[in-house]
Amino acid sequence: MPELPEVEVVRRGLVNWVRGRTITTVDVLDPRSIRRHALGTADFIGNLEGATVSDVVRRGKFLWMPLTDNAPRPDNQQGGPVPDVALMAHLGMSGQLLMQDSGVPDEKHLKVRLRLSPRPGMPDQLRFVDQRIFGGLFVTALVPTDDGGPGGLAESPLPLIAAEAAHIARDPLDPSFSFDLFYQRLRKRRTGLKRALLDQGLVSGIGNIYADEALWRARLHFARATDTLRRGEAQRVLDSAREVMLDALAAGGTSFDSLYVNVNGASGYFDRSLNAYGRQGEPCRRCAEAGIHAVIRRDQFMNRSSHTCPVCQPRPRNGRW
DNA sequence: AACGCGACCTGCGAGC
DNA sequence: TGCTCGCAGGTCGCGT
Repeated sequence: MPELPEVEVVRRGLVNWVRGRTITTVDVLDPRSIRRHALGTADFIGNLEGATVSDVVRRGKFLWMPLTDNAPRPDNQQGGPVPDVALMAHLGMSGQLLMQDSGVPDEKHLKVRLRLSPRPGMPDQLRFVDQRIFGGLFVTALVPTDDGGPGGLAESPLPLIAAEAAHIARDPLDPSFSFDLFYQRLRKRRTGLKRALLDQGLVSGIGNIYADEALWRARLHFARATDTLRRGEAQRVLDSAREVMLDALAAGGTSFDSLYVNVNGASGYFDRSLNAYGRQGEPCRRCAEAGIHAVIRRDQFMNRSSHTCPVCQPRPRNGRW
């Protein structure tokens, strides 16, 4: 389940394989994977073929590749072509972006294949594989942003952002993330803390797993009302989210040089380091260290599950779900 | 305006 | 054995 660290692992892996290469041909094997491209398959392909990938950029869980048209533009003869569209990718639940040699058989859930201009020692296909089709690809405009560019760890940040990512807030790993802005907006909400953490418009990159882990680390309950949250508590949960994601990023970072830009989600991190998510019925490690027997519980919440320790994350009296 | 829920998907495991 | 059902989850669109 790719959340921010997994998407960043993909971005770092991908950029070295695709930057500067031209898309020669495109196969759309399942149009459902490009359903967010409103103008249809032919338009999608027409936008990509002949375009050159200039970078791989991320904000939150959105990933995009700014594209330059190889035809020279009269209005921009000095500085080289400036990208005004991008190939956008969201991995959803199960999406993968894989670099493959052309001889490798199609994956079972291969949805879109991009053939790239050949480069010695590099695979010449970028494949989008997705089992559950929550993710997808589409071409979108790059638009000016009023908050200083994508910021989210681009190799060469442009003052432009993919249109569909413009409503997404900066993520906790973004050097330009503003805690003051986050806290100010959080206090105006009248909802529960976890719901707010999952709202990509408030802070991006956090999904169900890291939300549970961040809340556990911060000793806060998911139903805590956002408009009662003290500054120190908000700081604690944000710092916790950042720590958890940096740990996961470090774990995934060991495979950056792999040919496979892997993103099964797992990245080796989940087996070892989860303290709350998926641990229902098992003892809370922090309480156990203090000699207290407490068992992680699982609650239904927002049509998914939330994992908490009833002892060190007590339910608030006037909580909001 | 802000909030909250249903729809979108497939594979897998549990239960009968 | 083979069926059904529940569950996993991110994002969008719509209703309130």
